[in-house]
Amino acid sequence: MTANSHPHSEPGCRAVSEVLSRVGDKWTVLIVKSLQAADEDGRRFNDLKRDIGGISQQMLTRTLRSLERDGMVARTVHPTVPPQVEYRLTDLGNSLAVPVMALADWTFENMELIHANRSAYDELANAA
Amino acid sequence: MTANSHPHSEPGCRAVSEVLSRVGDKWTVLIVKSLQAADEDGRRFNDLKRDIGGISQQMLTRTLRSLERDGMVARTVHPTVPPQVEYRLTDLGNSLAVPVMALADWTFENMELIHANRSAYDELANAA
DNA sequence: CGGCATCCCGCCGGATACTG
DNA sequence: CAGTATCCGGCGGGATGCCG
Repeated sequence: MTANSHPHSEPGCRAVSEVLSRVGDKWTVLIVKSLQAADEDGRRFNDLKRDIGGISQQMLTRTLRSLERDGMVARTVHPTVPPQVEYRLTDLGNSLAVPVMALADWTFENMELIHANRSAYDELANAA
Repeated sequence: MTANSHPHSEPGCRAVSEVLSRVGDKWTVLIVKSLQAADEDGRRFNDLKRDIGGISQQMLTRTLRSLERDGMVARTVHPTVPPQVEYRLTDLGNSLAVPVMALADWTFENMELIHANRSAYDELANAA
């Protein structure tokens, strides 16, 4: 940790917030999870698209590019006809998956409670 | 866990993604961290605003409302003149803070690497 | 097959002004 | 002090079409 100050400093928290935005992006978790399941083999573009379901080509491309830029995902092009492109998680991507999945587990465990809280809150709002 | 299927199922992952969007929101982490520092005492609206810095009243209000709706934050109004409103994390909010801070630590540890990756990526893009 | 370019709409989020 | 209301620019993200 050679960066300035500690993880809970003001600027540090900003940076955390920024990366969390990437992780918290609508599609990132789904993509990371799909790539994690594929493991070493990697996964091709349209396989990824099918596996995730409901994502547009554009958003899949955009999100993969962002992840690639951050070094989370490796992109390998096989110059065949038709072209083949494989995506797989890098070591960095795999290490990210650990805390992300921990958060995912927390979410899953508390999901019902959260939804119940929302319902209760909305009901009170409607009563007024 | 009485919800359908396991944490890594398709619909489960969707739900996770949804809640991660709340957590990954631009301001949520900063707010949660500030409230966590205040602990039992809670924190008042403008104190929160000052402590975070750079957030507009509107977004502070909006984000606090969302967190309150999800049951992460408790809002207490003291009917004095001028009015006082205290915000503090609920048990749910505090339990969320655990995996979130783990993710924050990961981010902090890998921040330099990520930025280096971005620079390298952008440089290659410019070369073309 | 695996993209990139374009159009378009909705909401995120900032700035400002007003209220109890 | 702690909001709500309004305006508005920007971008997230879907649909479609074209290309190597």
